Amino acid sequence: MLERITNQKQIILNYLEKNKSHPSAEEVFLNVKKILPRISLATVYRNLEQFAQTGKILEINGATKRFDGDISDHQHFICNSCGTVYDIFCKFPSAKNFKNHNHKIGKIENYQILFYGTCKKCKK
Amino acid sequence: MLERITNQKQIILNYLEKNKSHPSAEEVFLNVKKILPRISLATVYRNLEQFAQTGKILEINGATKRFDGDISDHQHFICNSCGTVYDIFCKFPSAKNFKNHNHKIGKIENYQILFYGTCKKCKK
DNA sequence: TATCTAATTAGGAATAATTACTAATAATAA
DNA sequence: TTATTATTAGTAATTATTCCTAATTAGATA
Repeated sequence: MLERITNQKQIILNYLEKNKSHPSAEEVFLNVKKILPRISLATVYRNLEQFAQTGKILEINGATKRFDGDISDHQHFICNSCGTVYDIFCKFPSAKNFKNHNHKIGKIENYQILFYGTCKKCKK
Repeated sequence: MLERITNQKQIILNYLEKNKSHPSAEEVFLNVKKILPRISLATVYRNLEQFAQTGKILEINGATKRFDGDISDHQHFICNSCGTVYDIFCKFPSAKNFKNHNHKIGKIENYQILFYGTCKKCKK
């Protein structure tokens, strides 16, 4: 399916490119509404998803919370296709420097690395 | 407030420690229910949050989706207190090795590092 | 061991976040 | 222009999470 350029898309994308506040979908909606008063929230959600999938924007956080009883030092791989979360036990040397680092923004108390891709099960 | 040990807490924690599937709250609820048929979903949510805050378990993903129109190479710092998302432009040398790495689980197409802490505004 | 008290619980209502549906609209190809 | 079909507005439905309240119970104390 060919992708069409609409006014709504252009204004949403333009808002995100100019705005550095990492807005939620609701916040994008409220702000874009100032320019396009009749835009629908569903349109915002649909386009944000499309933009994220085509690499035009980044998606931070999101999805359902998941929990892990294993608190040892490891990271996670999330399959874009089936959503399964896998453990990654590889060590990342520079990662240790992250913890307790005093960044100008604040002290880093914790961090997690989320890897995305398609798992081998889904590749088949 | 002193923290009390309840049957519900023990069984939830025990389930998470034995289970490597990174379950959602709903999944924890359904499985713990097999042992405690009368447990409430709210109890599961409440305890999962408490466990995560006291470092007994890890919380993966979650929270409202946020979007960033800046797709340049950078990471994010999320304030545990006010939820604000900040950009972190520091370079992490080993990070470059992540992308396109063929892990046994699948090919890493993308990754993001989420840093958590309290931002300086909230520290005051 | 009985009693007290505050943390915790079950159950359900309420809210927040996201997705699905449908008829109308509009972008682009012919 | 016209035809085709992606996209949209508006809203309903669904999913995820939090809030509320009376009843229960863990653990401290008598």
